[in-house]
Amino acid sequence: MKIGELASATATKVETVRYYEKIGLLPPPARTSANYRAYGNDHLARLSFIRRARDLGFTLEAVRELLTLSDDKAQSCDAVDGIARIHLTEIDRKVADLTALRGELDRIIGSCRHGTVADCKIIETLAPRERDKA
Amino acid sequence: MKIGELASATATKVETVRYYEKIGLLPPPARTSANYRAYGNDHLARLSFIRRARDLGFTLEAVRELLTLSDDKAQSCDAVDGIARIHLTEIDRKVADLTALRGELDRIIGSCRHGTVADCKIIETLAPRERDKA
DNA sequence: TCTACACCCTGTAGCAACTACAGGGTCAAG
DNA sequence: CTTGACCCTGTAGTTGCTACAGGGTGTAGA
Repeated sequence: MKIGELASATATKVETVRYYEKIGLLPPPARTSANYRAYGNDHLARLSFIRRARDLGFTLEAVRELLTLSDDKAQSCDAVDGIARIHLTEIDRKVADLTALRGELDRIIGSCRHGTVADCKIIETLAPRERDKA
Repeated sequence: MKIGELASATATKVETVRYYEKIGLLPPPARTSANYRAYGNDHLARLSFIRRARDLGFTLEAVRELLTLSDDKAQSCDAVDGIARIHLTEIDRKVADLTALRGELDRIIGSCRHGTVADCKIIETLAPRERDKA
């Protein structure tokens, strides 16, 4: 399989495949006489794994750990579970942060009276009051 | 005001203040004889504005637009409102994405039977099935 | 046989929004 | 007079790619 075929089979860009190789996530494949990368099914499986984990929002470092763990079939699954749970906690934190932000922003937008900038409640909320500076 | 004072007054790092100057968000201040940056209240106000907008999740480019708009007091507030609404939409999209992701991840974690990696449901979900590859 | 075109190669620079040095200079207190 | 906290410039690092630039390769049609 050439890099373009592997890339389209996994909905990945060619540059991204080379990038994964460069950072050691994907092992360097054999080369053809023309120095083209020649991939096998093991590469396809590994790249699919990476893509799915990335789609679930795992960082590349977490993906690297998951790949290492998945290679040791006899090991306990708890380490895998732990990584996933940490990621879940992180997502919960982000959702909470964004939701709070959304509320704040919504409140500010709701205060807009569509006048001029001089009376703009949105700008006023962002700028410190003149009286506080005096 | 020296850069360290301005920074601590706005909960900003000194390097970040210099960065904002470099990208043109904060105008270059006067310098002392020792070449130290000397800030005034206008800089404090502007940096406060930037920080509040950033805290609300606006990108630096959006902040730049908001600052430009806030300088033209006679203009309609609608452009400001528009930028804020675009940002709100973006936040809603992110929350929706993360919430979907969270559900998926939670489902996967829930399937964990705490056995060995060979039987790990989390790894199985990420890896393509062996039978699909044969 | 030529040539166009799609693909492949390496290497580097760019994105957001900072952060962290390295390697200097300045200034006030003790 | 020296210590330490501050200031300066400039560059490189972070995450996860993406986009060239400047080449080589392979194949299909005229």
